[in-house]
Amino acid sequence: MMKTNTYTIKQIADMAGVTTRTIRYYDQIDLLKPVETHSNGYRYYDRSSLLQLQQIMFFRELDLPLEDIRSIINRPDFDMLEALQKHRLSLQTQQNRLQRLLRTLDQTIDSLNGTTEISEEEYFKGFDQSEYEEEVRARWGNTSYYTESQQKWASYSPQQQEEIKAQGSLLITDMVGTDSNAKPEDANIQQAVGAYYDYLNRYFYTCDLNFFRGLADMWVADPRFAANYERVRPGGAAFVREAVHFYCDHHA
Amino acid sequence: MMKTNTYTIKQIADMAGVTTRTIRYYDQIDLLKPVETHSNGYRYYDRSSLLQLQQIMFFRELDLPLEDIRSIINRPDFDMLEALQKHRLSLQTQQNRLQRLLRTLDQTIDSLNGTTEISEEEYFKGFDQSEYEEEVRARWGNTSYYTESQQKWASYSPQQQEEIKAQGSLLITDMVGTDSNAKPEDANIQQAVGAYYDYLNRYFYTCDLNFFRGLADMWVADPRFAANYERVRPGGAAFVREAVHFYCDHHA
DNA sequence: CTTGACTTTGACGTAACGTTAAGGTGTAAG
DNA sequence: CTTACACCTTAACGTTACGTCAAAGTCAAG
Repeated sequence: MMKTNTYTIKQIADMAGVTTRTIRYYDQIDLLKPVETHSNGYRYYDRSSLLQLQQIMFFRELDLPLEDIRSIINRPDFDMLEALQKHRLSLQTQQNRLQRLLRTLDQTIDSLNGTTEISEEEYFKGFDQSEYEEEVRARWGNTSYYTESQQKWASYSPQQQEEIKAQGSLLITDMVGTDSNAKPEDANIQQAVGAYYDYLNRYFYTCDLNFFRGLADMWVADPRFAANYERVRPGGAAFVREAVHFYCDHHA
Repeated sequence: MMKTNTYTIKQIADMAGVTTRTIRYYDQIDLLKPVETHSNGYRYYDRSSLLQLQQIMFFRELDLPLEDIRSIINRPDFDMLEALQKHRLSLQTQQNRLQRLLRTLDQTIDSLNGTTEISEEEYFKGFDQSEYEEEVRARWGNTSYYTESQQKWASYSPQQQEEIKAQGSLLITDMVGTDSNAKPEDANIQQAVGAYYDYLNRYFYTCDLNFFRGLADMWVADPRFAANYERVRPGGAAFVREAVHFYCDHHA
């Protein structure tokens, strides 16, 4: 009754390793039409349909959008080479992005584990030569601070840089304090905050109170930094943020 | 009139570098609620909202689904480390996949350029040691041929392998023929097809007519292989497919 | 009082299907 | 002949994280 070289929707779907829904969808978007539709509505396909389907699967496995695949399949004069090259670029871009995400993610996990520490100095250092340049540019590039930034950091010798970083660590510890009952507005805390603010301006980048405030937000929002403060004292990150905000509010 | 530490939706959106639509969406899915909704329906946010938003942005930049972010943000007892590690795995998987896609894509582009040639022998060789193993497994692994496959290929010396490949090339050329007026069912073509079928069975893998038919489909569906046949003669791929189909139909 | 920038809700569109739901069809067995 | 069961159909909503109108209300300045 049924011709041997004619397939039902399930048969062709199974042969290609997809679901019938996929086949119906391809029919719907005119990517793969049945060779015949019976009077009862049943779709029927043949060997050449299977071939087309396999071609589609090949390109779909490469993540080409079905729209592009339709162009490749239906229009013989279509420049397949160009389409694939463009697609290659897109995949490459995705891969670079994933690479970056994985690095950031690893740093974050390491921070949470207490394995490594990320220093703000390393993060920002002279923007243009920081290993985080892309990230910093994305996060701070639209602020005026980015372009204003002096590459002071690069002008220091490695020895000087070490000293400056050590000094920064001390100041940070001072800001967090050791007393879990202390309040962010306490005089000694505020003094430490002021000292850190001066420190940033002297040795690092020109920043104003708004930038400083944004920095403190980042120390909490970014787990890589937050972990640094949490290690000093649980709740340290939020505490420093409050302290910096208080400082900024009262030095407008 | 408006408190200075209160922000409208646009203000907070601009500060975080997103659109107001995003903020409204986060409100809708209960990810970031306004601190206050005025009687006229206006949403108002404050500094802590901005902080939360920045935290959200941090994780969103890592491609974490908003659902997961909500868990991280709202539930302090949530195991952030575990969530990030799981996410890392997912990113890693994506990256591996992209890597594979890029390789296949490069091969395809090279084939179209005529730069390199992909040989079926290399593609299938003893399955388990093929550089295409993953791909082959995905495409043919659900057939019985995959498990049936003997690792004959690996048992040959490199010299023998070269000879066998050369022989295969000749047979392929015979199948395609040189006469653009030839028909797939011509006797000499059919003889060449039969010779190739025997060749596959003798030197390579145990295959039956159905597998052979599927192979011919692949030669057309996969541009990397199709290019090989197109180089012999334009339309060569489709021609060979027809010839093999005819052969299979008449040797059932 | 008008203008223009801003706000609101509502609703559709995105990509490629997965997943019911409700009902028709084909075939083999009892 | 009926029944069971596997298969087919269309229709329609769900997915993710918003973009993009549309229609209408609100606010501050000139």
